[in-house]
Amino acid sequence: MARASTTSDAFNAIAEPRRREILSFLAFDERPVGDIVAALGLEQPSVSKHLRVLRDVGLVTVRRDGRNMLYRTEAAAIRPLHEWTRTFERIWSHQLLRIKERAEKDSRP
Amino acid sequence: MARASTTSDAFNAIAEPRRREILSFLAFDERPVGDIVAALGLEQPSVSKHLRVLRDVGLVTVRRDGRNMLYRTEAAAIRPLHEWTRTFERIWSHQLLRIKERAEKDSRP
DNA sequence: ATAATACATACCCATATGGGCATATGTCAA
DNA sequence: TTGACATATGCCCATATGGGTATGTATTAT
Repeated sequence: MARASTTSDAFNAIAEPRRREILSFLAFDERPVGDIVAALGLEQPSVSKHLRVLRDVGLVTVRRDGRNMLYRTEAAAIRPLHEWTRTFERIWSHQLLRIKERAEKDSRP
Repeated sequence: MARASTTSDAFNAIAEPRRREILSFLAFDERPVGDIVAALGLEQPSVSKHLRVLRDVGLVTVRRDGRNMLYRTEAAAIRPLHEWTRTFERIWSHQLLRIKERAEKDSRP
């Protein structure tokens, strides 16, 4: 029952380094699969499978252009991830502040 | 060769819903394992294993207090994740703007 | 219609891993 | 020291999944 809630979601999708590379590669422009294959140095089927995962969670969109399938990162889908990590922002600011304060106190004999 | 680069990193660690729950639970205060077990409704060994993963990537820290092990979320370790998602922020803002513009143009006959 | 190009899927193998159970380890109480 | 309590690990099983190879499908070119 590995990875129980493998409710393939965005968090799971970006856990794969290759998929993060793909998202970055497709962030600014739509590109055909072939370009991604060339960029990642992976076999085409592997790339297609990663794209499938990213598509299923809405992290990329596709449109056909003749024989090519043009993929593009759907940046907005990354927003929830950004929001989740952001909930810890206030906390780490506070923690870093405490560390700083302690350092100053320690340096003051 | 599943999950090839299972170089257990923070991205991989937060892919598990339970681990995200743990991070949220431990965000503000340190807590003993028993509390986490009660909160998540998982078996103690499972919780310990999740904590182990989180510890290995530095997302939580521990300190012993008698028979208890007090865990706490190391919020700063989440920062890299926040930064990564942030790189897409400008892009999604731009994309949302374009969607808005199109909507306005379409409503204008 | 036929061939070639560009992808997507199916299938197989190997591995990573989550959950449960049993057990080892560490710490405090009597 | 013995026993109880709090965790951590070891072990087993089942499953999810990544990569590769072969093959199916769609679209353009001839």
